[in-house]
Amino acid sequence: MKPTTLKDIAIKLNISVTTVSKALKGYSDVSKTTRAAVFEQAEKMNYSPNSVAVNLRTRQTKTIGAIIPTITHHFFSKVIDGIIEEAEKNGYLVIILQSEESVKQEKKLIKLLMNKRVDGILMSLAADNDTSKHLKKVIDAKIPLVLFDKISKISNCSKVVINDREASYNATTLLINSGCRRIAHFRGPLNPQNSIDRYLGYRKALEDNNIEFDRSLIYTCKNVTFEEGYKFAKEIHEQNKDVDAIFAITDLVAVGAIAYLNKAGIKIPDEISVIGFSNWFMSAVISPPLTTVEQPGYKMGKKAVKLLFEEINSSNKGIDFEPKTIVLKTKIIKRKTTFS
Amino acid sequence: MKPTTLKDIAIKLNISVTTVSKALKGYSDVSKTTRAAVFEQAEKMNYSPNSVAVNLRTRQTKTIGAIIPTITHHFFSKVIDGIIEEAEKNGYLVIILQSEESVKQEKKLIKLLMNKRVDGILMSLAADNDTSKHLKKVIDAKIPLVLFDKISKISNCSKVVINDREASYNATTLLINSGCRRIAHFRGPLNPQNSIDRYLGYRKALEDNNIEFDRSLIYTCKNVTFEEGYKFAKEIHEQNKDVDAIFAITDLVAVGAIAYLNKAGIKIPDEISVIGFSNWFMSAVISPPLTTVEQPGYKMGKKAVKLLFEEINSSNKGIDFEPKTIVLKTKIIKRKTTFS
DNA sequence: CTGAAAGCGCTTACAG
DNA sequence: CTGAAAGCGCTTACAG
Repeated sequence: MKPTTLKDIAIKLNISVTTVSKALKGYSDVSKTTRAAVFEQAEKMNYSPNSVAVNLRTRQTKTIGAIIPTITHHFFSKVIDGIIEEAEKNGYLVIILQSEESVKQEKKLIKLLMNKRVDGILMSLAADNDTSKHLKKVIDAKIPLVLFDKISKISNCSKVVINDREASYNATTLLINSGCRRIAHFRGPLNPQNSIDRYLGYRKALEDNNIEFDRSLIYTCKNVTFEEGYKFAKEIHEQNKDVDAIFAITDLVAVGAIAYLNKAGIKIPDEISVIGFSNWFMSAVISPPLTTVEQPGYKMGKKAVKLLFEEINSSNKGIDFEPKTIVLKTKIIKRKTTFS
Repeated sequence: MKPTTLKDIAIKLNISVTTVSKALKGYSDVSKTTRAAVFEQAEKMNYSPNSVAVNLRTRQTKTIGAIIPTITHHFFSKVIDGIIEEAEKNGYLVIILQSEESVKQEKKLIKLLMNKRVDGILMSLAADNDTSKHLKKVIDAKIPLVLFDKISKISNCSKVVINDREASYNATTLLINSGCRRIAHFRGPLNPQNSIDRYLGYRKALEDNNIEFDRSLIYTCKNVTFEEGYKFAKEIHEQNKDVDAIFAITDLVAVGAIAYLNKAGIKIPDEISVIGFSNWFMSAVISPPLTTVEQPGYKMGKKAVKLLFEEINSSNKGIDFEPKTIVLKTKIIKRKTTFS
């Protein structure tokens, strides 16, 4: 009942394991007859090569690891979709792991992946990343590493990102151009780079349009949830702040805000405009449909894998690889929560 | 730059590889001094055990594979969340693969996983499954297999499901109890078991309430998409069918229907009630919020992994394992698209 | 308490 | 064209 091995085939055919191996791998120095016999026998015995043995011998596992905060966010599931597809196309399998937004967990997972001798690692960082020491360990161990979406600027590895600052600048500008002046920003936590960048893009847009920045219009999400969006919108309403627009760090938060505004009977966009970020699936189907920034998750996953393979291939050939950063284009999807 | 091996440590300490291995694994027949020296040296040399070698030797990879139709569906991402978490808790890593609803792809992926010598496989089947021959191969090879959600009834392996027929019966009954009589069913493709079961539950509910079954009220989704929901709702409206409720195979389809009804100015639930299935995240946030059947994805993932480990552990001990089927409870989440 | 030896299932440089 | 041998990095039964 144990799987057939090369040895089993060799014995059956009364030839050496070496020859069986070579025949199966299509080496030219095997006679046609032998090759045919081997293939026939392998088929008959249902031979399936033991990857573990191959991996040990070739020092490649043809497996990569991906660590993301959580798979249940639509954006990340799209990224993973892209990753799996691109990896598989290249004969690689992918192990998915979730950091649950914790660096501590991240460290543990990296260790697991390194023990597993994956050929490369893909990561989108946890929000509480205050260090990148654990990333340095990966880089120092010469394991190809590509960061995407939530990255650490100081780490010396390849990255795939969007221009968060620019995208956020454009989103805010759209609001301004449609007449909004008192624009609240529901920002993300203080650490993550993309949360910072989106905040900065927002401020820059204000500045370039001579709109005074008002700190009291900044709301900071700790967990970037629907509930927080709801809560902050409620606060704005109940405290009678003269806000005419909300720019949320992500669609989930924007949808929470919309839920409150709808409930409170506040007209969108007539009284308050709303713009989100990421273009989650639900954003197109809620009411009113949400104007948002399209963030190309699927493409980001594919690009990250491609970069990773570039690096893996270089290092296989012993060539030094110069880390690259790819910036993906975003665009605004205009729907019904803003005047366009 | 290559990772440290046991041999490296042994040489440094002038002892045998055997002893290093035993010390690291906490065997009792190693002196305290030696053990301490080994640990210190391992730490210093940044030793990380090579799982590939361990796997080859122990004939276990501590890795399982999961094949699902697609990760980007919220339900599946919840299942995967549960799978990864439960697996990790038990020291297992998981390789995720997508069948894209194709049996052909499924076969290919199974082969990959078998070559990889994963310790077990978790699957939710592609919609076009007309055969379970490829599953039989897995079972015959004695690789623990657990099917979930979309299963093949005839396969002799463990399963984790919900009672689709009953859940669907209850959903339809809710519609009937709230006064609906002309209930359209947007069903799934003809092959998948859960699509069949939901259809049968719908019919049974009609029958038990003496409502005549009308074939013209059955719409069959090929791909189970938003667009199909939208299209069928439109058809119903444009053909002036006297329909007072829609029961959709899944929330995505229901949301499509709602989108059309909203657009056409048809009042929900006053003119047409809508009920979905699965409780996708968006269902709570669309307008009106969708009444639906809660399908416990996260729990399903966890349970499937637990069952798989039961089987893996039995087979490690050489005990025969009798496949089990776990039926998870569902409940109806009443929101605003139905009268309750 | 320590270690030599065998072996997991492959691949590949080398000899013939 | 074929095959013996070494080796990838471990674990473990066995001997001392």
